[in-house]
Amino acid sequence: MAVRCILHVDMDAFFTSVEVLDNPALRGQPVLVGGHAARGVVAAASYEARTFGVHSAMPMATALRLCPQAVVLHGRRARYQDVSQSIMALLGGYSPLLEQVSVDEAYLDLTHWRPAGRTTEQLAREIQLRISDETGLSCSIGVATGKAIAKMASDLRKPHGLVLVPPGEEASFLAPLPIASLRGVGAATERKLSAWGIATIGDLTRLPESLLTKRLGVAGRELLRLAQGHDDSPVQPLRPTKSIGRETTFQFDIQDRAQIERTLLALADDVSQSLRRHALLARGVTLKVRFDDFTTFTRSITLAEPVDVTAVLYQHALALFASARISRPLRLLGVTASPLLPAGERQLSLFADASAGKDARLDAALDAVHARFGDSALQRARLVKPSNIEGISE
DNA sequence: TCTGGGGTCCTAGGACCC
DNA sequence: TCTGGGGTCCTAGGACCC
Repeated sequence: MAVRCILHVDMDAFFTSVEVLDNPALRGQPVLVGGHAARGVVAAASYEARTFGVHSAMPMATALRLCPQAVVLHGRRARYQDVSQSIMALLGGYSPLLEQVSVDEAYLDLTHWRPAGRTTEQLAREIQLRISDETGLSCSIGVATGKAIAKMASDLRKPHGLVLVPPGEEASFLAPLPIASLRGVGAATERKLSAWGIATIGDLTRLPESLLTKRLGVAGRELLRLAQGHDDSPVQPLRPTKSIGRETTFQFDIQDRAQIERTLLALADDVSQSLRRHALLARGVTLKVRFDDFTTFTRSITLAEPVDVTAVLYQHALALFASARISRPLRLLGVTASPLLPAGERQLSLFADASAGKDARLDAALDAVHARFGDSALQRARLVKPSNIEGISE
């Protein structure tokens, strides 16, 4: 079997870099993209902001304490998506084995797609140069025989880094790195491992497998294999969507029944629209609730008939909420559809229900208006807040 | 410091069927 | 009347990733 050649391409501070690109006055300044100062977190921080100790996933309030002069932007999803598409199109020119893992990150399998007479390093440099020329953005690239190690390599010399791990040198490359940088080791596992005196990936390889599987289960064996340099999960260009969900954290905890219902309808509507856009049906609905002390629970139900109808998803979300008998203020509400199946497999009996047919026709009409005139052109009356009707000032 | 929103995967118990 | 063992589905929760 050929030695695998996997690239991990990771855009540097993607969201903030796009913002600087579109507004050069921001260049050189600490820029944050993220949520509201009260309850939001940092989605991306420019390298200038990072020198103050700010990093992504940090609460925005903490970030602003560390770096009060930061420019805070709330992000433009659609714009990032556009830029992402042109980058992915460029990468797709190098190999059909392209796996996009997020808006700013992808794996490229060049094992059987490397032009003769060119080294992997030359190709990686060319990719960096072309992305920079065509989008004005920089990226870091890691190259290894597997995805996880390529990813760890790309993280090592950001921004604009290129790190190649030669075949056979995986274990020695990994050994000195901190255990938390091993893919699959999150906060919980790091706590356990450091309690056992494990600080680096090399330390982990000195533990007997039986001990790791006993304490961490299958995950322990996988971590050990990866730490030893075995990394063979395939690059998968087409991965079917398993779930579609929407959730929202309230600025202030809420308890008002009408507001809860309006929120559930809006979430169910968003999820349903996404299902219809992707020609998918939900076989189940999950409600997610979080309280002010951050305790979180979910309630889910499997549906007799798979659906993509807003009114049906909403009714199930509402019923799940009622079944939970909640009497405390809420911090968060979420609605998720899963598992999913292609709409082509819809059962004919769905149309037996006259009211479901009517709801589906309403959805179709709204979808058509949204497609032509944008999402704000027409809204369900129940989603329009009284304040939006009275105060046209906005 | 006080924790977003989009996901994936795994585990474990109980129900149910054979 | 009391009992096994395997398989699958459903539900809830947790860890992890970006």
